[in-house]
Amino acid sequence: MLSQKAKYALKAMLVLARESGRGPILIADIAQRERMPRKFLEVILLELRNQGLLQSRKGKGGGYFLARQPSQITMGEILRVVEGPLAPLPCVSKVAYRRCDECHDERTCAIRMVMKDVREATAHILDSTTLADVLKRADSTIHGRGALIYAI
Amino acid sequence: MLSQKAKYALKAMLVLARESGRGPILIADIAQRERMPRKFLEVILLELRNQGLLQSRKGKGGGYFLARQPSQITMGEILRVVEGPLAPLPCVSKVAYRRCDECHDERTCAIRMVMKDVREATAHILDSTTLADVLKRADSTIHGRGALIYAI
DNA sequence: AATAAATCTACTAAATCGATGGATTTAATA
DNA sequence: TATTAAATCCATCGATTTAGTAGATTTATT
Repeated sequence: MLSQKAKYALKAMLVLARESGRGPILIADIAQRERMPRKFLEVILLELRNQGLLQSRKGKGGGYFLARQPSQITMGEILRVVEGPLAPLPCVSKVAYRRCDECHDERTCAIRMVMKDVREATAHILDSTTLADVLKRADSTIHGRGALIYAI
Repeated sequence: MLSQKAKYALKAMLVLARESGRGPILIADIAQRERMPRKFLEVILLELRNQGLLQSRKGKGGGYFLARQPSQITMGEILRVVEGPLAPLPCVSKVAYRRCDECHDERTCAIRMVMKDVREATAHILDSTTLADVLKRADSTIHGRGALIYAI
């Protein structure tokens, strides 16, 4: 299960994607719109910024904005920043490979083979789905005249 | 990432699958063969038993054995027992569905849609891979004359 | 100078993870 | 029936992670 932090991160990034191009957005605004604790959101946004997904400006008129176009930022990138590797085992991670502690022979580890398939499948989805894709998908399923919210 | 508990569980189930049909296996044997803490393994096996994946016999000559054929027990079942739902969000879980706390409209939640795809993909793999499949796969990749171990 | 924003530092409560120790129950066998 | 060997039950524990919070500081604008 995704952590609360991950959910907040995804929601916040979607807000910033929707407002993309319209200048910096305040932490406080995002927090209020998506009903997240402001202080916690600060921590998350800072992390996303330090990993190069966001940019920020301090002082009056400041705030946060995407470091790239919504079509150039993927779900996979975001989740890796806040949740670590997508892989279910370190030994099948491409980005953060690490040998499993007491693995005798990686080539014949049966569990590894299954988990490699799992990693491949999820990474394929998450790394090929951009913020822009998600926005489009959300908009195209609007029904009735309700407000537009990226609710989890 | 899988928890240590999940890794132990998978390893233990594979040992029991390989010995399937040859009577009860001792906790202590499994623990030694796969180098896991005996007491911790007790807890795990008990849980797998209570969820119907294992059976046990007490007293002399007792031990643990699979409740079904290795071809009738899937990775998905095992992981659900020790790790909970496979789904990354409660609202996309089939086995353990739960509404997301502050979800305004599940039908238009963009994040949900992506995570539903992820769940589908991983569940498809894990629920269609049985212990028998894993054993076969491991055996078919043996190279040289090394010992056979389900190392993680 | 005043104000408004992010940023840094430091802390905390609660839950989860990864175990361990010891008593008890159950069953086989000598 | 006594002994032995096994799972089972119960209780606890230290470390880490999760999900925050408080308050001071830095940076930029007006």
